[in-house]
Amino acid sequence: MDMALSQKIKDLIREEAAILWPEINIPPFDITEPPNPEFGDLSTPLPLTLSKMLGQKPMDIADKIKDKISKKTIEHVKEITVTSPGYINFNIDFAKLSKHLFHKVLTQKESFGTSKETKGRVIIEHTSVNPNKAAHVGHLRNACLGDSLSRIMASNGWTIEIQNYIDNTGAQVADILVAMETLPDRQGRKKFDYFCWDIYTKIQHFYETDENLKNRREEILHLLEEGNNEIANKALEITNKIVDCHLQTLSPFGIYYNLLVWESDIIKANLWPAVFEDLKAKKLITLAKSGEQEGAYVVEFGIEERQNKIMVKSNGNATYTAKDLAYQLWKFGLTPIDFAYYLRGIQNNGLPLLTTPSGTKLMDNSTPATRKFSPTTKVINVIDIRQSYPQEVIKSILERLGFKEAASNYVHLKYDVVRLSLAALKELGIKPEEDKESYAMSGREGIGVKIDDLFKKTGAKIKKTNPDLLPETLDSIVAGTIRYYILKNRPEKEVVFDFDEALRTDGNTGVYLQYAYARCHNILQKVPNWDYQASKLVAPTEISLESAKIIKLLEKYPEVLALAAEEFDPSLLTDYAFELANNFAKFYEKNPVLQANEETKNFRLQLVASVKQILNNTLSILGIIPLEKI
RNA sequence: GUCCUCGUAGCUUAGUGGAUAAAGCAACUGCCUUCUAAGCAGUAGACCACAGGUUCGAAUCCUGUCGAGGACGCCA
Repeated sequence: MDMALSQKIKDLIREEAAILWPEINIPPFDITEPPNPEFGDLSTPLPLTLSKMLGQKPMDIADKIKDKISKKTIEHVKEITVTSPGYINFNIDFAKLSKHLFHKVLTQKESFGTSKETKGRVIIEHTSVNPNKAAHVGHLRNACLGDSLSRIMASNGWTIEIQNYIDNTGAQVADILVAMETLPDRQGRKKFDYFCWDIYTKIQHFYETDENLKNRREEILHLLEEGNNEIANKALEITNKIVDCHLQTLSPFGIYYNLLVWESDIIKANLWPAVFEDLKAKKLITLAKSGEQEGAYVVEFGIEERQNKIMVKSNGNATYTAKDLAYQLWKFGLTPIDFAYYLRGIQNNGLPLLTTPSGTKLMDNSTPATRKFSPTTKVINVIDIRQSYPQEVIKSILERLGFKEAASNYVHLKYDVVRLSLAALKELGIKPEEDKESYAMSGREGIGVKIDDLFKKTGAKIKKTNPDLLPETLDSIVAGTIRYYILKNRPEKEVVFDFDEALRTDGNTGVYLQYAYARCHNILQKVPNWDYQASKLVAPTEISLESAKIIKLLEKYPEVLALAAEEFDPSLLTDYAFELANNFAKFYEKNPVLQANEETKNFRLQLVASVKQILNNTLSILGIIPLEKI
């Protein structure tokens, strides 16, 4: 496997430095692009770092390293220089590098940059929206992150299974049942999840004044946990309808799943009691005999009583954390129990969606299905940052149970929430109660930008400026614009949603990337007889600054993809995609392709074809559809 | 109260120990008889919240202060 140029340089320097100074450990260092192209194409400040460790002048160290590595041939490096105060710089032989690189990109196509190494199976859980109301942009952030991460992991050699957890037994579902019994049916022509959004909000106000309703909720909650009764069946019907709405909402964004796991099935399968026994046997859980937690089973975490985590309430019911722990153990195959699986349907991506039994309520004839099995080596849960503490609890219990492997491969992909700008709040017709810069969304209070509404709104705006777009193209642009807006933020950063910002279609946006791709396609399409195989691999002697920059970027792609998988961070790819598209736009202005002389034209066609390929690969992983014509 | 995350240009952000702090939006100036102007080029705009410290070198690491958000439920 031949590696990226910067990696090759890095390895060589490390090797030679270790020989030069065996008395020290060479610290980690970076190969970066210098701020000024005069200094070269790649560069490292390692001599500056080593200076203190060795007690020598940085320039002397740099010279010594340079002398050593100059004796070896580094493929595609033309010249090595040293500049003050102690940088080693590398000049790339672009003619040779481009020839090599274009060949690789244009023959490996989609698989360029992906890992050939097989890395086992990873289960990625994302979306997991409570099935009692319409999904909003906060949920969309979760789904986009999870979906793009799945594609990133798949590209890096992982076998993926995407699960969507349906919490269909909690109070939020009981609320809908109470609301349906209490409030007049005003669904009318509203989408079912929108209707539920409204009544869920409404019923909250009734609880404040009506004690009987509260009691009724408790009663229903109990019936839901019990299962096999009229109320539980009604709940299954409702939650299934809402899950369908959610799947429909996310489908235009290209977001799909392999398996739906329903909480009611986790309860029915007695997953928790099995884990409970294990915890008791290993003496990790104790019955609190006195104090505030009397009668509850707790796992001890701190010295104080309040730091203990309750797993089984004093009324005998398992807490959410307990059920979640059991679910996570099951993912790793560490429980003796498994579920029955059914085919819920074929998704718009052509792949089947499986479900545990509760997800079959709407189907006339449920088909039993087999879940493809291979041992799970990694579990990634996309959950917002507010759940960091309970997630740490689960990880810690995995470890204490003796599942060290599982614990270290248990990943909480945390992301901060989406809040609303003042303008967005006003646009929803809600008056702010206090003067703040941003406002939390709340399903209970009915405050939130619903995904379907955002999709429609974005579509209307784009159609206004471009009335002739094909409906399919329009949908792809809308989905791409929204996905990019969501994904470009670093996951741990809070997003303050604003309509003006989300609906933009110029500058650093999804359309910009799709536009760059379309321009590539447009050029190539005007030379119908050209294709890479037939072309001669000759690079011109003079390579423009714009071309050089693009070649460097193309070369970096595999590294970026691998880093995104390592950091679980799709935003690294949005940054990369924008930089590539941006540099292609600059190239486009100054480097005419079709009018150039034969040699240059051929070179530039290869470059354009390569950019098109890498844009295609990056966009696909980000879940944005590349468009040949806009 | 304890703990966690964040604070970079008017706005949204990138940069987490190295060279002149980098983009997009908004503002202003140019560029379509030449591969798609949803584009490009340019001007202006930041002593990186504040105060100390460590270092040859700090937006980046440490301490403190201020500001924003969050976690610490027999909720899910």
